[in-house]
Amino acid sequence: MSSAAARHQRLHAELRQRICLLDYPPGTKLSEEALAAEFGTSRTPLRRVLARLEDEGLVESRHGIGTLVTDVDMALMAQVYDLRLHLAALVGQLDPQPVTPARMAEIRAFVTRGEALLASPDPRVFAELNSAYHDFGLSLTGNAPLRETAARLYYLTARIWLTSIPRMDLASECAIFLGEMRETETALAAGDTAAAALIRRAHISMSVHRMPR
Amino acid sequence: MSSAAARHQRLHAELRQRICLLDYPPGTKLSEEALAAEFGTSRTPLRRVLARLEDEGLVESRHGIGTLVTDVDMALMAQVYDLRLHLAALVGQLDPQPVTPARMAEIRAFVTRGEALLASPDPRVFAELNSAYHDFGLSLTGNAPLRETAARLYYLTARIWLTSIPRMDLASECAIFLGEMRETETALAAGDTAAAALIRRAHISMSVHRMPR
DNA sequence: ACAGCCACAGTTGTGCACAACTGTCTAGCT
DNA sequence: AGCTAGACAGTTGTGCACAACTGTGGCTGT
Repeated sequence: MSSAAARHQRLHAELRQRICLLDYPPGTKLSEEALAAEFGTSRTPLRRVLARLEDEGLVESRHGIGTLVTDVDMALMAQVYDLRLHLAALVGQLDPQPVTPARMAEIRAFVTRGEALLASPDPRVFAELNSAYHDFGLSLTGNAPLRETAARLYYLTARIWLTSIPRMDLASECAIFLGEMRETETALAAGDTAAAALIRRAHISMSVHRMPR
Repeated sequence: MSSAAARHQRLHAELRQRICLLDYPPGTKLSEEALAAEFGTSRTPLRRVLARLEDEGLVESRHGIGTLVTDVDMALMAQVYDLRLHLAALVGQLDPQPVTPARMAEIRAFVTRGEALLASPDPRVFAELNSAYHDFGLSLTGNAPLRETAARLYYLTARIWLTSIPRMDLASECAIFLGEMRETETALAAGDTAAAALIRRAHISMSVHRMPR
């Protein structure tokens, strides 16, 4: 990959993570000049990144005002969740990937990280692990457009959990999360990728229902 | 909407249509300078449009070479079709919209246009009608992310039909298309939005199977 | 005291000049 | 004749200066 495209990917992933981990809470004004200075470029390449984030619905640029992190529209997010549920199930239907030893090692590593999280619960560590685990779940399908679409929608809803957790039971959520990973490990050990996808769908659904109103 | 954002939308839709109608066949080199001159702007706003088209997978910019219209990767397109089938069915499941008199007038207008197409078949007119009809089909769901996702994927595959039609029977395709619209009119007249979505899904599937190999 | 207007600081949007890069063609050497 | 190196034309990428726009705060007139 060319260095320009590589830097674009890097900055995009970095800013997206900052937004989704609430380092930049909704309403934050992102200064093009400050970010350009931080990353050692001029405004031009940085604006390319912000434009992509705007297309993805994570920020909104207003002439004369600034580039603001979008706030979480719960009516829209409910629609995104509805769609994500079906896409999660599709992971097990569209070109499900065979369970390889490498993949088993991955899921076991996730279980280990989940156990560590349960031992010392932390919202940010939870969110980071959840993001990595979601990406792992998508790797179970060989359908690239499905992966990209599901990822895009995931990042739209990723902030909701972090904003809700203060009104939820963190330790309980960690235990449930670890339980999901262990169930998935069992399904994958049986070579049943579709079952793993359905477990994911079920837990997304239950997670939504547990959220405070 | 601000005039800058409005122009961005306009140019994006225009270039996307040119690509999907094969005015710019795969491999065409899009000159930033020439396009900027045509639309009466400088390269800067135009590059914003090309960047979005690149994110959507319709063009590819290469430093020192040019911005090329992507060629149609059939392996990837097969995956897109798989996903589109399921999304088409979801239109009838996620927030299906009630059938209003205005919507009935719309579908009747489409049937009329379909009859005119059958009377004098033309690939380009077919493609344009198909695009408008696809957009109408998406309006049957109130789920905005589903609409955007399905539209995005549609434009990825839109070029395939136009490249295949020389090896297919145009008159037959027009008749089948008109038949689909009439079936949909019947379903909507019965107030059955979900049935209309399933008809769409069935015809997308059959269209894929009719394509020459 | 209050309302309205104006100047100003701060931000994104635009245009332009130049840097970086690629493929081609030509001149020169072997 | 063939091959290599270098100049060159053409394209996208970057940086910078300025235009366009917005909100605010203060000033002025009533």
